[in-house]
Amino acid sequence: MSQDEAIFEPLAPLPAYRRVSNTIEQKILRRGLRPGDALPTETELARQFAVNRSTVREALRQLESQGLVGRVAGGKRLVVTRPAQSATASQMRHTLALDDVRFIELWEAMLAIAPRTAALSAAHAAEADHAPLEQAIAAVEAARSTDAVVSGVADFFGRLAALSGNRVLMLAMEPVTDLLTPSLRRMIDRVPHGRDRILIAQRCILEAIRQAKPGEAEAWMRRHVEDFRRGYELAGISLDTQVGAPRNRG
Amino acid sequence: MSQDEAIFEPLAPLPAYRRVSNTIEQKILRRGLRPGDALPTETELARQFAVNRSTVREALRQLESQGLVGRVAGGKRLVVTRPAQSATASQMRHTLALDDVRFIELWEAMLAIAPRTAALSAAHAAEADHAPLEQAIAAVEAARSTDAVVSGVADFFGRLAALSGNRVLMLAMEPVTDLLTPSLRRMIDRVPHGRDRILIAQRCILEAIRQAKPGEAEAWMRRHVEDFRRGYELAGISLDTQVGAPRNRG
DNA sequence: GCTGGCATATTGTCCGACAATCGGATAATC
DNA sequence: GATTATCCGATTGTCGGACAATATGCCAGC
Repeated sequence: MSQDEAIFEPLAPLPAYRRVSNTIEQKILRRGLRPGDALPTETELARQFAVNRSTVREALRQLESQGLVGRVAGGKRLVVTRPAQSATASQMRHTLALDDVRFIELWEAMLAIAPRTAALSAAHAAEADHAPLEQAIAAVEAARSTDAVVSGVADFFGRLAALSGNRVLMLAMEPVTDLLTPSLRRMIDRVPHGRDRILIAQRCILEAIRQAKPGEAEAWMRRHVEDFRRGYELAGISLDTQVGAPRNRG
Repeated sequence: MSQDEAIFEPLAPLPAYRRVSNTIEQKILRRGLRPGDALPTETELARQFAVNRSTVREALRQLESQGLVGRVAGGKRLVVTRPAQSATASQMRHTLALDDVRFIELWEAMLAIAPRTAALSAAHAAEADHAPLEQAIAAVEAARSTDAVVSGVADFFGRLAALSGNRVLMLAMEPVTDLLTPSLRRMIDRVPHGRDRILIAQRCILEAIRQAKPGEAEAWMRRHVEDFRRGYELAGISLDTQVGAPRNRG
């Protein structure tokens, strides 16, 4: 074991497209290029880096899928963008899904994150806008299909995270709620009063937030999340269920 | 507002490279291609999709930076890989850094995640291996430079997350500890007994985990995280500090 | 000032080419 | 027999050039 250890790093001259993308990436991360700035044209980049345009394009594709550059709706030129939370969250989803993450892991994470998020939202209650939360609850109330309920619930968590003003929790929450979606769907379909219980919890949480009572919001959210697990068990589904099932979206 | 609402989606035929990458991505996510499988050659892909090899290459670059494909060390052929946690965590770091996330947000996230992680680790204490944690603590103890202390502390959190067996928390923890690193460094440099307090907390947490006492582990970890914040305040640094400072690494 | 039309620049995609090198097979050496 | 050296085809990385479609910018016209 001690002899097999790698002594030398595998000296690997990165391919040009990777050096180009790294260089641009660094420029962006160090704020040399700011979100909104337009990148030079491909031809110009090729000239500056002294590589072929094809090489530049491969580098740009990398940055593109990292969300560091993108194009304004229907635009042609690439501009620097801050990686959309959604893009990063989507990548987190892929990682977790391909790792065959189990329901219980997601639920544990939810239990760790959501209550604090609710507490923070309540703490910011003064200057915050509760309308989004109300809308989400209303959507769940009015939903006529299971899918509508489910997406409403996911929305509730998302908006709550947004309300908390904490972008770390927001980012962490998104893939978790998203991956829990299929489980939630099955649960609601199988547990008769599932939706009602969810609605009650949501209203209580909202009320606690409105009254700026972080402790209560946290407690209600904890109960809410625990209730979700109970519903899942009621629906007779194992906690070890792998949630990485292929999703519909691309 | 009601009239300005978008009625039609901007019908946007995706560029071919995007369609190709989406197609392959779906194939991977639906387990049609499994980690370890080698992709067809670029020429073959070009033939199957009926597009040019350049187009295929652009698509592959996208998948590559998503971590869905990669190459075995020093290899030439691309193989399907599960996105490394580290790659995804790195992207999360970029997102958060470019969003100018503040210290307090990271700390809040840490406070939400770390205690649960510690509790879970304690719950798994029976079948688990504590050696990594001990090593991390030993590293902090033996550290001669601030950098060594800092990386030891980050390591402790990482190994704890691994011990918890929860990959969601593991994934969420990594970018948080990483972004907190510079703050931690400053704190240790300025607060005399910073390191000692950290060591005490770490030992208590480890002991609680060894004795399989989730509640104690959680409580100690909470104190530990709160202590970190106190240290930060002692060091006279604002909680609104933006931690997205450009890092050295590329 | 806004609209429409035109010239130009830029992107998306294709084709063909070639050097470097990886993978694998085969031969040579200890 | 196992390791090393040699060789060849396949594959990737990179290049150059080309062209259609269209976004962008400019200018005239109302």
